[in-house]
Amino acid sequence: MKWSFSSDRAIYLQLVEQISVHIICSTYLPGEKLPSVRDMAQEAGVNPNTMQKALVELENTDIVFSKKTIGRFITEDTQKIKQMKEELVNKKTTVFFKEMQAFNLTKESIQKIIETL
Amino acid sequence: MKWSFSSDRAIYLQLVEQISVHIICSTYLPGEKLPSVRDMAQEAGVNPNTMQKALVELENTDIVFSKKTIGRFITEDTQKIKQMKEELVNKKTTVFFKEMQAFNLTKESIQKIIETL
Amino acid sequence: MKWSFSSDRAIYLQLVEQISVHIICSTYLPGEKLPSVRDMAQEAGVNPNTMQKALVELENTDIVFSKKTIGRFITEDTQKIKQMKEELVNKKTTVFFKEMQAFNLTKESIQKIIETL
Amino acid sequence: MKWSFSSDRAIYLQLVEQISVHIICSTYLPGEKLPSVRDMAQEAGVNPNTMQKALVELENTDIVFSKKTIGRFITEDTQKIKQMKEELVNKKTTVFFKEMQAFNLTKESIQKIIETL
DNA sequence: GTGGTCTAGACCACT
DNA sequence: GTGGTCTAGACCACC
Repeated sequence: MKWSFSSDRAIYLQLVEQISVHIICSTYLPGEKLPSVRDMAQEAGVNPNTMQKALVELENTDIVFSKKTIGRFITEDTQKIKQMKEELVNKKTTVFFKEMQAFNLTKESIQKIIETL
Repeated sequence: MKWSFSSDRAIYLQLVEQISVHIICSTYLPGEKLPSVRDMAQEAGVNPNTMQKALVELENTDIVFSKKTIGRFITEDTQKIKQMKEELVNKKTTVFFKEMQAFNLTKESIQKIIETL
Repeated sequence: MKWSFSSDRAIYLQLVEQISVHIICSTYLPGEKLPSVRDMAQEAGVNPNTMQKALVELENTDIVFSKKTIGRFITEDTQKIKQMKEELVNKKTTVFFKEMQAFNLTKESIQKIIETL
Repeated sequence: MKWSFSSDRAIYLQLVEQISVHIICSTYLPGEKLPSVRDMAQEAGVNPNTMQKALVELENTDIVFSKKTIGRFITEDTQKIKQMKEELVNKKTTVFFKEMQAFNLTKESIQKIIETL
C-alpha cells in the first residue's frame, strides 16, 4: 500500500479516505481483520493516535468495527460497502462536475477531456 | 458572487481557488481593479487578514498584481489567464480521474456517470 | 462547577455526562458560549485533549457546535436539549429499575426506598 | 443465566456485579459450590483470566471463599449476603437519586416516572 | 500484543 | 487567544 498526504487537509481525513478506497477495492476484504493500529500507523508513517482517530471515524460509519483486545475488522455487510462506494463516487463526481461548470465547461467538453486521458 | 467554504481546508486556499475561478470566467476582467481587501473580505464574510493572504498568494502566480497605494489589479495578460485555466482544468481532471480509477472504474463508466448528471 | 471522576469509566465519557447535566439544568444556557477548551480542561483538572474529545462527542449529538477560532456554543434549539434530557432520564431510570428488579424488588418496595431518602 | 456487558466499563467489574446479583437472588445458594473458573468463563463468554479476577474481587469481600484444590464456595453466612444486598441497593438508589436531582427532578416526579414503567 | 485512554506539549489557521 | 490537529510516549484491561 502506498501512503501519501497533501498538506492542505487533516491527515486523519486523508487516512479515512485512503482506507475507504482500499475497502471499496477489496484490498481489504469484508470481515477481514485489519493490522493493528500501531502497525498501520507505522506503515503510513503516522502517529498511532492519528491512525486511531481515522479508524474511529470509519467506525462511526459502521464500515469498520473493533473487538477490544482482539482487533479491528472490516464490516461483513457487503451491501454497506457497496453503498459507501456509490456515495463516494457520487460525491466526487458532482463536486468535480460543479467545478468544471464553474469554468464554463459544458458536459460535452468535459467528456472530451476525459476521453484524451 | 456566492461564497461558501468547507471546513476541512484552509479558508485562504479556498479563497484563492474561488477568486481564480472568477478571473477565469471573466467575472473579474483582465486589467480590472479589484475591490479593496476590506470590501472583498466583507463580501466573502471573512477576516481581512485571510483575504489578504489569499491575494498575496495570487500575486505570487502573477495572475494579480498590486500598485502601491492604488490598488490590486487583474493581470492584463489574457494568455496567462488562459494558461492558468488550462492548468487548473488539467489538474482537477487528472486528480478526479485517478480517484475514479482507484475505485476500479473504467473511462467508459466514468463517462456514463457524467452523462447522467 | 464541581468535577469528580470515578476510575471505572473513561474520563471523557464522564465529562460528556456532566456537561450534559449542566446544559440540561441551564447552568449553560442555550446559545451560550462555552469557556475555551483549555479553560474547561484546566477547571476540570484534565488534559485539554481529553476535554476536546468530550466536546467533540457532544458535537456529534448536535447539542453543541463550534465555530473555529471563535469558540464553542450550546445549541439554541431548546427542543433538542429537552429531548436529550428526556432520553437521559429515561435511560437512567430504566437501567436503575432493571437493576432493582434483578434484586427481586417490586415497584412498591422501590418507591418506599426512595420515599425514605 | 444471561450475560451481557457494556463496553464502557471493565468487564471484570461487570462480572463482579452480576455474580453478586445472582448470589443475592439465590441463583447461587449460600454454601453452594461454584462451577470451575473455566466453566464460568465459558458460560459468560469471557476469558478465564477475566473471570478469575472477578472472583478474586468477590473473595475480598468475603462473599465467596475458596478451598484450595476443592473449589470456590458461596459464603454460608446469610446475614452477610443480606447485608451486601442492602448495601448494593442503598448505593444504587442514592446514586440514581442524586443523578435525578441533578436534573432538577423532585422526589415526586421521580416516583411518577417509576410508576409508569 | 490489542484496542482504548490519557498526558504533555507543540504547531497551524484564523479572529 | 481559539478550535483543530499531530506527535511522543505512557498506562490499562483484556487475550
